[in-house]
Amino acid sequence: MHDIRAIKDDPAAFDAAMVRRGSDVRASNLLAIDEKRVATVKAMNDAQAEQKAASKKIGAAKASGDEAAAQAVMAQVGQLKETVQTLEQQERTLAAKLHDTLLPIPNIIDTDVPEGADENDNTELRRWGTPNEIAEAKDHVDLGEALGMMDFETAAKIAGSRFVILKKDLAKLERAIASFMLNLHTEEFGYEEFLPPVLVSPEAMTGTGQLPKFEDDAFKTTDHRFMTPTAEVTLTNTVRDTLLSEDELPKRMTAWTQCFRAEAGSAGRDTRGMIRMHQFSKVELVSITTPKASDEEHERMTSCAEEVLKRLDLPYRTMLLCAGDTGFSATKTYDIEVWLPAQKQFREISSCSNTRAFQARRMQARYRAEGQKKPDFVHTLNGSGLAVGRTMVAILENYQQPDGSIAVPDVLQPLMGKAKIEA
RNA sequence: GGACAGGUGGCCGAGUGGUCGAAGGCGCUCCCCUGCUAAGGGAGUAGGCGGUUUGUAGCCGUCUCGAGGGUUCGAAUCCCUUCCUGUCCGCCA
Repeated sequence: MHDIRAIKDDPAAFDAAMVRRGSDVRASNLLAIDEKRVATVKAMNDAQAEQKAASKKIGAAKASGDEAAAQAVMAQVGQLKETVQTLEQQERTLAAKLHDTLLPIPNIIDTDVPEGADENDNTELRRWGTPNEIAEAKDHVDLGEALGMMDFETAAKIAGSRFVILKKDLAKLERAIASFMLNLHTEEFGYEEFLPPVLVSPEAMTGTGQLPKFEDDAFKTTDHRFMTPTAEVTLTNTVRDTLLSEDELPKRMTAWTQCFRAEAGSAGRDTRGMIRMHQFSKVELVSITTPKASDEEHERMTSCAEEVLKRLDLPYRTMLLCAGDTGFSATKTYDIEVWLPAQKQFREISSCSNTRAFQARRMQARYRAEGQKKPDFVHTLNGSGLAVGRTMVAILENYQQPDGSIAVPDVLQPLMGKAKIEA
């Protein structure tokens, strides 16, 4: 959410930022609402002051036993009360209107983020490893089904499309991948492991920005909760409505959770295989930092995610998303894309974003800087470290053997208890 | 699901209709004292919104004691609704 005072300070900059977003929101409309609100607050405060003063007089008169004087003032105050109530009602309405108008407005993108409309305009920052050229490479669906360990048909019968059942060594591989990632992030990178709920309140979804604009992308339960599309929601909301001290920052959290996405509007895209599912698991990274530390934390987080791929020896490239491809809550996003030999292309496996104070302002997540009197909003960052399902896809396709078996990456062998997956 | 008991400042905790934004403690900040450490003394220390202001200093107004509504001239305190927490019972993995 945006700071109305920041918009007031520089409306032109806000408008320019909205143009980059392709949004038609403009400062003038917001400022008009705020102006009315401010005028109402002033009138309300004045009326309240008057009422308060009168009430004190009554109290004083009663205390001194002057019942007649008390009665006289009480008669006058009656109308004031009505005025105050009317103004209070108006103020609430206007504050709510301003809030509701600000909520669906996307974050302002960093100035160093390149212009562009979609993923075709993203910038490649770096590459690691050499994309494997595998003759007659099979894709992960053919490999998994041939092994008898990946079953889309039965999953569809039970749950519908975009679900999968993994069995035997592939089910175990999912666990092994997740364990490897969690161990790396907790033991080497200082993230604290969480095992959070996957059902959350609308308030939590609003805090991280999924609501109100993207309600259709999430599954909603009959008791008005939401299935979390990512552990970003739960981990980030742990600091909702809190006032942290500076020495508690940065807070680094990680969690392996099932993620649920309705994939509304994605009909026909990636319908084959495990790339785009209604349910998938992901190891998430979330950092809560001071404003001055968030840029550096963003780089650090991205490198933590990259390290996973390095240790799995999977070739990847890191992209800086252009303005048009940057998500609603983010100021700047790095995508990490892993090489898939069967598709002969890089596919997104992680997305690391700095939202700065955007989510913190929605959640009232603040900290008090050392020696500072006023609290300030924290900065929140989130990234995948990594998507487990897509990591499995990458392993199957990159480690496939001519006979259809899958070599197990070195770092996963202790967790799998074997060096090869075969039928 | 049923029955009780609670939700107060960064934290703990007192406060049942009038000057209470709120005792006390802890924590924190500054000062004094103590030749280190520990201890001691004094002062200060909530947030939001608005105004004033060159100003994120100060000052002024106002709101906020889980949330929302009500009673009252006046509510942390009384009433209603709701959410959450604790305990017991039921159910259950």
